[in-house]
Amino acid sequence: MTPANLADTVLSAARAVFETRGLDVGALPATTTVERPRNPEHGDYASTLALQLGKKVGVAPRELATALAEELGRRDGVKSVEIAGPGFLNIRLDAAAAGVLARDIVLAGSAYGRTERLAGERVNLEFVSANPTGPVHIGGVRWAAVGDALSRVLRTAGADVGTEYYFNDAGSQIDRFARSLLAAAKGEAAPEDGYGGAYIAEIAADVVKAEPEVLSQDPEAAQETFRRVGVDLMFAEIKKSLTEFGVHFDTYFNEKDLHDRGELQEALDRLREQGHIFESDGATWLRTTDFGDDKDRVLRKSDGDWTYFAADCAYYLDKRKRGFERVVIMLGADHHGYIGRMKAMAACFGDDPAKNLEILIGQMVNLVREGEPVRMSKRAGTVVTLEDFVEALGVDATRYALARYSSDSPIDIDIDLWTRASRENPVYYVQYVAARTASAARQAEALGVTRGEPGDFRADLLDNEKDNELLKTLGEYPETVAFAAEHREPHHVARLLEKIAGAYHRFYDEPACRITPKNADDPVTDGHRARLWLNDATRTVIANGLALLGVSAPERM
RNA sequence: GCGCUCGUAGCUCAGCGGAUAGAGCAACGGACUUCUAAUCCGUGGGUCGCAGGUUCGAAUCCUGCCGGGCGCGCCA
Repeated sequence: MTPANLADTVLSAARAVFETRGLDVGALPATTTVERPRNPEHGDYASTLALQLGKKVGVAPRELATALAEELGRRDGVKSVEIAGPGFLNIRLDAAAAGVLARDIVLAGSAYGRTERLAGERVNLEFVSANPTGPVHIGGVRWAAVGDALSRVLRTAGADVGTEYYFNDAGSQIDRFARSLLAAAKGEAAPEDGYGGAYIAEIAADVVKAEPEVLSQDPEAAQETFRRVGVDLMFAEIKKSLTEFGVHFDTYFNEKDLHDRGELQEALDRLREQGHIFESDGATWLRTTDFGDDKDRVLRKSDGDWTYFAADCAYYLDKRKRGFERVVIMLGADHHGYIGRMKAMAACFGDDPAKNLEILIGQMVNLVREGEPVRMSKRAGTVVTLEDFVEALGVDATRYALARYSSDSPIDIDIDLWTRASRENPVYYVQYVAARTASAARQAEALGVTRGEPGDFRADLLDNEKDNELLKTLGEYPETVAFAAEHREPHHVARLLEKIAGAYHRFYDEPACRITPKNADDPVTDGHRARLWLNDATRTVIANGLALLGVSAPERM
């Protein structure tokens, strides 16, 4: 019995109680959940349904709880129901009912954890979105890890997700990049407002290699060559490092396309139809203050040029036209000032800014060595890059370290901690469970312990406290993934994996919970076989969870 | 000044409407002829920044204040 099954059972028991007592069945919620009490004395699961409904239907919560407890206690798999406090229902399950979860998980395999919670939702997830003027740096790295994990979490919860990387290879930043390349190729110092760092010289040299005649072109043509070829090389490098990091995007969207297709004008027209456009000082403005922004925003400057914000509007409209009703944009903390205007812009289009546009803000990340933030990159000069991260920690530890914290928290990633092979390092702690379950399974195979047919599985033998704790923790997985998806917070998945890891290690250390006989000549029992199911179920959940985070689940360590 | 965000154990952080607030680290003490000790067990440690409010119930939601970070261009 999964927590979701139990919750359904609680709800159906409540319906039965309501019917026999003539209470308003309409007051019942469509779904309910059970939670795991902190205090083990409070049973395996607790329901607060009586508490929530008592007032609604005019029955004392305690009285309602009593009737509910009696009805629920008659259901299959429910061992006991106690009433506590103002009307909590503390539920205990039969060992057999709890234990079948191990088999269910193994049989579900990689599908365990999937739900329909977000079924039918089309979500566009935009993250990283760095312009091709340099390597992906520290803020982008956080979003690469968190955004990619979130996309997988959303899909697992049933959403239809498109991931997207937005870039611009035409603006003034790119001109600075091109001038910097040209200067580097000529052996001159970087321009005043240009880009520094060794990578500029590397890219410049690569451009010269690809276009040997470039330096004999006139300066304007040369700069254009450096721009065109340099952007290609830089972007290829960004994609390569993201690919090595395990991150790929469904769509790489170039701002230029918005201009070429006239989408900025289209967005302006649309906003004008909605009545939020005005002209002032020769410029064209969007009256975002109608929807809570601090000030109105210019879309088209008095010199006729479009603003960056105008492109943002067009891009948003483009995503909406592609059928995404949830546009999610992940930005660094330094961009949080955009939230107001972006939300207002969505409202100006006639959308619901609370539903159609979500802006997630990621706080700062520091890579720390010996207590001091690492500030400089070998290649990029002033910033720490994705390569620096991977070089220092490896892909698994980098992804896990970044995905295990709430994006709201500024974090310091300590190189020494995250490369340590011990309990202190969460990624090793979790990965060790993957290795340990695999090792235990190999050992079982060598000693002739097999799970046997699903029908022969003896769930009732998983009656040790450690079995029960591990089962309950594994049972939390689908709800945790769904919760993480709804809240756009993949770190909950990592935290649950750590909890599962703890429960597994304690199970493993319990002499009563052995998967194989202690001595080679001892007989193999149904208990060993039942625990092999539980061992394999754990491996399944750990592997599924790590896959959501883009981290490997090694068979051996 | 306005806005966003954070404030939970000595440190790094979970918990975000449920019961006596948790984990790791750090301190101290235990368990290896191992189904991998890369593990486990135990002990101590807290006015959940402060003050009100909503609620049967608040670390969690609302308001105000205090403190830290960040942002407030016809830049991109």
